[in-house]
Amino acid sequence: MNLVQISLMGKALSDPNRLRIIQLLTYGEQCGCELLEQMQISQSTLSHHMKLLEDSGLVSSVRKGKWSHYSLNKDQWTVFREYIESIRNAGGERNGSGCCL
Amino acid sequence: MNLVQISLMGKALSDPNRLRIIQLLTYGEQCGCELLEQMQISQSTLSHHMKLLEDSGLVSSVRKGKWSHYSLNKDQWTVFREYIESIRNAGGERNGSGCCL
DNA sequence: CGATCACATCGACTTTTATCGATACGAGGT
DNA sequence: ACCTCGTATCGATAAAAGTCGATGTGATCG
Repeated sequence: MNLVQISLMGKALSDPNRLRIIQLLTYGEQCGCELLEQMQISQSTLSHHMKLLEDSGLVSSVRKGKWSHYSLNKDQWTVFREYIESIRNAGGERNGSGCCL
Repeated sequence: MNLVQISLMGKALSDPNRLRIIQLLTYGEQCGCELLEQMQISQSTLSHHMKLLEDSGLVSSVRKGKWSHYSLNKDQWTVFREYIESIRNAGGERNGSGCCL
């Protein structure tokens, strides 16, 4: 798996405002204006966050008329979960490596 | 679950160098000097990254004599996986929300 | 067509991050 | 006691990120 792609997903989750947006999207698809109402940030800031979220692939959008509708991209969340799972399963827990003799 | 804690884990995964370190740790516990040999960064930079990784809880360390031994903290990876899973299971996929009438 | 609405982009500013070399610290070995 | 080695911290710098208001763009509606 491409580390840069993973790092984009990590970046998407590295800001509390974006985590809040993600949480709002768990209630279902929403347009920007709805998200904006529920956040204490300016419209341009929201737009900037949405772009980062889309770059990560974790959120996708469709334009319907003058509204952009955002939703979670389940496939990408699966990719991310599998990465986490692969690391988690790799052991790595304390095993007394004989380093630095 | 605390969003700030999640954001720290996201931040930990938001840099390719840190992802590389994590990958190295999947082979088992390693000390700083071993990690350093395998990375193209200075010792002070490595120390900085290790601090961020520890802050996230995803990596823990023990001091053994003059060496710091780093390893993945499986429990915290489980916490993170559960967060990812909870988002992923929340639906959110395109469902034609009747926004903005 | 002209006004309005939703959204993106621009320019500016501040804060945070990544990085380095130099220095400090602490444990071990001689 | 001194020197060395592994690591942490400091100070500096450059790049990136978060934020805003203002402006641009495209679609919709009078």
